[in-house]
Amino acid sequence: MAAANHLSYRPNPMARALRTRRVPTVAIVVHDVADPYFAEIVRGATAAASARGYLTVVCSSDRDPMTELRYVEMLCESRVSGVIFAGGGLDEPHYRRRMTGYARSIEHYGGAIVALAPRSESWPAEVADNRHGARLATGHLLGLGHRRIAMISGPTTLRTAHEREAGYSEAMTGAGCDPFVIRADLTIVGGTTAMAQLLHGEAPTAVFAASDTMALGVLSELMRKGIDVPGAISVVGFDDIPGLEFIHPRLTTVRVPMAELGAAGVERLMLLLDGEDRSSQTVVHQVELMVRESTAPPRVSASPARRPAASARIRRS
Amino acid sequence: MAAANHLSYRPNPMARALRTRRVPTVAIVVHDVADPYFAEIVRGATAAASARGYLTVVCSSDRDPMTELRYVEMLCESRVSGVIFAGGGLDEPHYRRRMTGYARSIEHYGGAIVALAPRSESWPAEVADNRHGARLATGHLLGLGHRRIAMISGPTTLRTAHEREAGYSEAMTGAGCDPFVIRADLTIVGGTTAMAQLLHGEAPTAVFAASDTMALGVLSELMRKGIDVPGAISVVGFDDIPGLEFIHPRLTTVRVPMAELGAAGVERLMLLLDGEDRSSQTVVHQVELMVRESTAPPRVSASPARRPAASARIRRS
DNA sequence: GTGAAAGCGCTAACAG
DNA sequence: CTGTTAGCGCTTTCAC
Repeated sequence: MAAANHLSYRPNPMARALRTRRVPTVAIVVHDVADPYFAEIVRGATAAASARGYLTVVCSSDRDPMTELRYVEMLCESRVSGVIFAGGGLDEPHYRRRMTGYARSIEHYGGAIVALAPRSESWPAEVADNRHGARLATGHLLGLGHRRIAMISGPTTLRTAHEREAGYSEAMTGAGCDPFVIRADLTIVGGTTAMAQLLHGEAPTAVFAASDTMALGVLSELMRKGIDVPGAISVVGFDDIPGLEFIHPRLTTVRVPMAELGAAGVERLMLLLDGEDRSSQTVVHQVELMVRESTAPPRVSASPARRPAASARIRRS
Repeated sequence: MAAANHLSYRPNPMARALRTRRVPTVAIVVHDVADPYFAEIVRGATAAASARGYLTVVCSSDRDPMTELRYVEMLCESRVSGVIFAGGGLDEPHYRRRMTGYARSIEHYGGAIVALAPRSESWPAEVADNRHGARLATGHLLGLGHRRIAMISGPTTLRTAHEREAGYSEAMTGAGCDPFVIRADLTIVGGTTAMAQLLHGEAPTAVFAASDTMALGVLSELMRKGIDVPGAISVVGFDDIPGLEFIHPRLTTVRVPMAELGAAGVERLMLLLDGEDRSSQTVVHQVELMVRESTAPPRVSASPARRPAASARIRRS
């Protein structure tokens, strides 16, 4: 021992990996590392992993399911200890078949899997309370007196989008309003085009975007058209990505603890690897409404007939 | 072979790694994955690496040199094929000593190192033409008629900041103007506080920020104070991070090919590993001025005495 | 309890 | 040029 210490001996991780059939590496697969939402999750995950002596491999599919599948195949072959899926999966037969195949093989060699978004595969998961968050956001708008609230949701194939839509619809119908949902991909451009589309018809007095990234696009489009936010239209986002305090108007949104989610994913993986957690249970992380400057009561002229009722509701609370 | 094919045999990467003393993994160490600049580089690098069958480990030091050093130690021990340093290093004895020690040990086991920013260590590098970019940005402002142009630079310990400062100073003195530099860390908050500081004295008519991230902070502070951009003050950034088209006013900046830099870093690593490149040469990637909406000629009232000279210069060119 | 030995799956070196 | 073998450095098992 003295000699080992003296020579500053370090076990060779490759030999150890060969023997134990497991490398001290976790992988995290995201839709796009350059999206602040995923970047933040990655930050949390890498920090937690390194604290445990694990390295983190990042795989950015750039929203292409085939790329994602190729990555997962590589991960399988290199026998990483665990893989964390930060984004949702596809509800598409071919994708699901291949994915469950890989998952089986990962499980087979003793690796673990954790999801950070609701997925059709029944994997252990650490997710944000999307439904409640959407209810909070919509409720906030409703409470302000809005009734024509449109939602810009994500692709139908994404369960996260489903959940957020469900929360929105619940709140809307609960208040006697008609839900109105249009869909876009979860990018800035998705947000701008969706907003442009919304503006073509009878414009809503408030817009709820399923992600901050899209809300940024919405804000940009509104700014470009010279429409005042929140004067003419209120906007709410989701996620609370970093840097939001610095854009104008400061975006009202629902805070998702992204870095915490990443870290929790790693912790969960460790538990799974130690065999201390054999459940495929989903643990839900709390979200919080962050009211900032992009929301205000609707203009009186916007829906004259309904104003009195709305005011009454506000006064009562 | 037929049998191997039939059984869909795959070589075991761990056994191979043990034997070849090298894992098919490259590492990229960044100051902050959640900073769009680094996120974009990571995107480029992971894509290029996966195309070659390599996985990419991401290490985010969160701007803490100690964390970075710890990561590099882990990387050494796990014998990754190569490590890419995306950000600059510290010019500090302790840091440099440890870093060169790790570098030596990486070289010793046959790994390669590439830098994506100018560093005091003489490693092979793929860098953007920072000096020229800064000259371009400053020249653009000068050409518009500005003379009181302040620069918000990065920490003195960062060579990238040095180079951008040098380009700025060159352009300024070349035009007979006095350079005026203040420093901040390369974050949004750094930008806001630096701008606030600038506003306390005799405000410049234009501000050149050493990074878009800081420029975002500058814009935010100006917006908050109700100062019109570019009407009262022009702002130029550096990097051209994604999403800039969607903030208002659209930021004039210098485009750095970030994803390309990341990919080039990986390619270079591969060359180094194949022994086809033993040079520690720096290859410079071209940058491009992106003129958008955050720059305009200075207000006539801003510097009345100097106006004629400035106009003369413009007319002449 | 301590100590020796087998073998993880590959590659490189060497013999035929 | 093809076929065989030693050994990378660890962990686990088994004998003492």
